[in-house]
Amino acid sequence: MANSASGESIIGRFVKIVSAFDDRHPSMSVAELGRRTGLPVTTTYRLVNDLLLERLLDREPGGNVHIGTRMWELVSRGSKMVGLREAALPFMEDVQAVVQHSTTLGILDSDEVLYIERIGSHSTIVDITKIAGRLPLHATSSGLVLLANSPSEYQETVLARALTKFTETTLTDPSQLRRHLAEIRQRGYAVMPGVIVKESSGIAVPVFGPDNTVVAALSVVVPRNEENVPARVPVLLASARGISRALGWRGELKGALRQSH
Amino acid sequence: MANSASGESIIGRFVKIVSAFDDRHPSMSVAELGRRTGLPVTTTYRLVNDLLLERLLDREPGGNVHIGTRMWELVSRGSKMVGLREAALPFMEDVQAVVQHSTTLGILDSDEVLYIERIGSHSTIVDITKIAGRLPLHATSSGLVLLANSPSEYQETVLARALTKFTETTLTDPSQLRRHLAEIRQRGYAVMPGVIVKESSGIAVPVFGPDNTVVAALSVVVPRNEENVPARVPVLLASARGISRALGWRGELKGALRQSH
DNA sequence: CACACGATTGCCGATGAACGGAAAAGCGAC
DNA sequence: GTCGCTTTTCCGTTCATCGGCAATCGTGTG
Repeated sequence: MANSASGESIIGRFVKIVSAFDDRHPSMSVAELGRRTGLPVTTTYRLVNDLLLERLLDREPGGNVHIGTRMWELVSRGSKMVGLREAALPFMEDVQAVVQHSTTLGILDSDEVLYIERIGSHSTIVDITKIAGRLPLHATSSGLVLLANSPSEYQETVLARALTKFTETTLTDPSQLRRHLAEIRQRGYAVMPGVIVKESSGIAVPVFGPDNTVVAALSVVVPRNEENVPARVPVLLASARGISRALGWRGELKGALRQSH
Repeated sequence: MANSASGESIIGRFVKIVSAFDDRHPSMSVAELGRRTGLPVTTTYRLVNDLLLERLLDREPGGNVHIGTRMWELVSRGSKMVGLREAALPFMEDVQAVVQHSTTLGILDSDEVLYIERIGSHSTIVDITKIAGRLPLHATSSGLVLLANSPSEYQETVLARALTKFTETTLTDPSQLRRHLAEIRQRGYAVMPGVIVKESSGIAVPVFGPDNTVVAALSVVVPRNEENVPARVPVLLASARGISRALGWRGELKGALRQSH
């Protein structure tokens, strides 16, 4: 804890400040930042000043501040996300070119799907995924693929929670989901019709890392009324293999049970 | 300044820690982190612990730490870079498809070009640009475009510095550069043969923001021996207009002097 | 022009989180 | 076992952090 009466460390406040910015609030006055974070006025100004000095925040002509270029740079330079994204992008473009709908790459983080990259969709389809956005595991094709390839104990902790039902096709019953996860694991892909938005279907496949573990899920969102949805699967599988290989994966070694059936 | 004997604020140390990670050192032990940052051992461990608690750093099985997923998420969600990147990506893909060499998007930051995005180049060309990487203004086509569209006082401060000569074609003479900048501003694009790497030429054009200022430079790197380099320019110009429009630019309003000649 | 309202900066005493040395506990490797 | 390394625990000192209060700046309003 920090010197603060409220008992927070500076790091905690730093997180609060950075969290105050999102795509709907990319910049704001320091006063508003204080309001959004709930920090005392003076404290906010002092801290913002420090951050400006280090260029973790940038001040724009109007006086508003936003996440600093330096901050983006440092994080991007050091983060492993960028490597993953760069490896995946060319293959995602291939998928995009063939499927013509939005293509996403997501990872499992804090019991949710975190979308690392997303391309496409000048299309009319409803797609609520955003880069650096999150969605629940049980209600997305990506999430189910990631969950299906997790340790079963972890699966149980997730299934034990209250699972929100977005549409009628959203599975929320643990035993149903358990069966479905097994199926996904066997088949090697997930197809979910309208589990979060009625009008669209998600298809997702796993992406493997060097140690043959699943590190991400590659997925597309297509209109639900399309009949031959499963026809999309091979493209995804092929591209996912490409990404996996770019990440250092060397084909299924021991312990790869998938093609067994 | 902080409680430290060395007289640094926590924010400063935070920056040191994050800066210690890059593409060559994406993860390391806490001890090595302490060594790289020059911070006292105990301090490093304490601070790293705080950062782990907030998930700004992640600990991996081996014990090594790396930039946390949460950190990437927060910064990406709030940063304006992502919006710029997303607006530009589809057009960059178009360029990429036509030109077949690596395409980059760079902005002006701290007297250097900071590359926001880069695609392409399974090709053989030497291209040293990296995402979140930096190169000097005077030695890149992107940099010269950005500089040419900056206030002349700023140009002078940059020209006043020692300009490193990477190859024989790198311009380092202030007066020569000044002439060249004027030309770039007039023509609306920059073509630089082998200014930083002998074998390749860079071509760059400006990208405009809503207020008709230059916010970024779109560029490609092609083999130098290619004869019809200027033939690449129109594609770039067209794509740059596309990006500009996606950013809210509404065509050249008052004060647009470029087509005058 | 005076006024109100909000954002921003300056001041300052009290407090406790941050600091970092030292030493001990793990952990391999030879 | 013993060396070399990383990591953790302990603890007294201290100064940066904290945040209330008030002054100042900036902008729009009656």
